[in-house]
Amino acid sequence: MKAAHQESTAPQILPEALFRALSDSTRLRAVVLLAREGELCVCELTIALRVSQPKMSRHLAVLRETRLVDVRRDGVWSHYRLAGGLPQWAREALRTVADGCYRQAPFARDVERLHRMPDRPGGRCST
Amino acid sequence: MKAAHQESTAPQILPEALFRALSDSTRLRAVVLLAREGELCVCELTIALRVSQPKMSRHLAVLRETRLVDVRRDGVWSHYRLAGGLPQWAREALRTVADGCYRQAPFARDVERLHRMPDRPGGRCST
DNA sequence: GCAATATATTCGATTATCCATATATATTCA
DNA sequence: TGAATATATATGGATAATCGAATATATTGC
Repeated sequence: MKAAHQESTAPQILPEALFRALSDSTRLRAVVLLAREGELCVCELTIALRVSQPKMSRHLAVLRETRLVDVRRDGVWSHYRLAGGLPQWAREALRTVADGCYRQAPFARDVERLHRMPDRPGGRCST
Repeated sequence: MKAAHQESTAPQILPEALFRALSDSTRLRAVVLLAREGELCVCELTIALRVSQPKMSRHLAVLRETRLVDVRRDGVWSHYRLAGGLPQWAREALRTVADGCYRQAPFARDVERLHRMPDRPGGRCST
């Protein structure tokens, strides 16, 4: 009997799709930041990465389509996190890269900007 | 004092360059095959991946430029292997992906074709 | 010295990707 | 109900990447 989220039968990400999705700087930074910070909304990612909102949204769409991230919608708010159903090799590869690179540019600055952000929705949604 | 191969000061691969290099199917398959098989020459990779020689050569050039692979030249023969000086996060990420995916298409078939190849130069160069 | 072999490179055409800008959609609040 | 807010989508243009075919280069063997 399958779990409600159907991890076992959902189309699994292929390695080529994973590498293709992360070949873009904006998407890679978003994924590394999510790996470090857990869950973030679009405006947090937009501020942290210093990109325009439509651009951020477009790249998140690619990450959704590639099944690298999951979305939790809360009214007008969309909260993103790394996908729960990733195969182990994908999860571990992302973890390895994120842990190995998050202290370096551009990732370190992304985290700085996130943590300096006033009025982070994250603070609100954990209420 | 630096080691002769200058691992500590050679320009290190960046995550974006790694993902970009492996976003192409041919290059990804080549790297996974090298991760499994150690060292291969151009014609072994060409046969295993069923791509034309100029195409294989062009993609290997990209992998060399990205410093993902090293070349050992022996007369007219060029033997490729995964780069020795990769940062740990890159080495581990590649290992994780290769170990996690080598049994699946298209990687499994690439290994089969390699192992079925008659007159493998590899047999000769280990002499 | 030339043919054979292995490999690398070039080039024009094609395909893919990214972008800024504009706009659409959904939700919430006064 | 309309304004404000958060987010998603469309589009044409620009840029980047890939490809097959052709060709170049280097080495080896006869």
